[in-house]
Amino acid sequence: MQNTLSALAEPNRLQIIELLRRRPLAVGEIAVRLRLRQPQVSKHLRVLSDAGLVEVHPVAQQRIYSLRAEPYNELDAWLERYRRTVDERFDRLDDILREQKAKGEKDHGHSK
Amino acid sequence: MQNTLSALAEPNRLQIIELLRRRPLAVGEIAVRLRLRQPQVSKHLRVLSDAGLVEVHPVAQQRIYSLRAEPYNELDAWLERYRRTVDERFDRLDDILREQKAKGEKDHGHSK
DNA sequence: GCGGAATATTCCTTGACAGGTATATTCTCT
DNA sequence: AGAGAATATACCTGTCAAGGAATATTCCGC
Repeated sequence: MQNTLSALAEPNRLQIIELLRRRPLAVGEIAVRLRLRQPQVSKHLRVLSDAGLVEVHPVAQQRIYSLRAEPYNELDAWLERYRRTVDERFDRLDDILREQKAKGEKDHGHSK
Repeated sequence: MQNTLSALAEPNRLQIIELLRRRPLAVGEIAVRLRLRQPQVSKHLRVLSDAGLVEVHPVAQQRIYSLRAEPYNELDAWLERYRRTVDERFDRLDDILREQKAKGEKDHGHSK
């Protein structure tokens, strides 16, 4: 999860993912399309691969990279937890604020 | 999108988000619960705030931070695009690999 | 096995960013 | 106004990660 996020946080890596979303590609093609140098592409792919975001399929001297589904499901599950709570929190925000305000007054004795 | 991801990529910031998922909190409380120093918490909250992930509500000298829904919807929409394509790509992977292989043979003249 | 293509790895340098500490700011209460 | 709480900002420092260039590795066809 943490690895997934930090892997996607890098702009070029995110672009690589976007590219692979269209179709699997060899390293060289990625480099050309994104105007990156081959070594950096290989390094980024290494990170993405370690994070489980992509997988490799060797064809001759080429290595075809394609997306893996699992991490996206993971991310999806994580987001699911928010869809349920964010709205709820928002509704309760006023309560929380009032609560905080009340606590403050109590702590200061309210000087009766 | 990019900002959202890099904001979440930092471990402590992700923890802050997880904390706020349970309920809105003041800076000091976050610092105590995560065993972080107040200045660093403020800095992280700044980043999260700039990314639109959280919002502030002043109460006296306190600032109550809570989650914002929008970025999660954004992330959700982004993910949606993958749910549709990843499986499809996986199905077509074999085709792609064959295609690449064929192209390679063609380029080399196949020596008839 | 040799030459060349495609890719990975290594080493170096540099910039961004997170933590630490001190200080500034803002608000409340008396 | 002054003191003190809660938070934000500034400055410094160290670390880590990304880019650049060279080199190592792997694979194919001959």
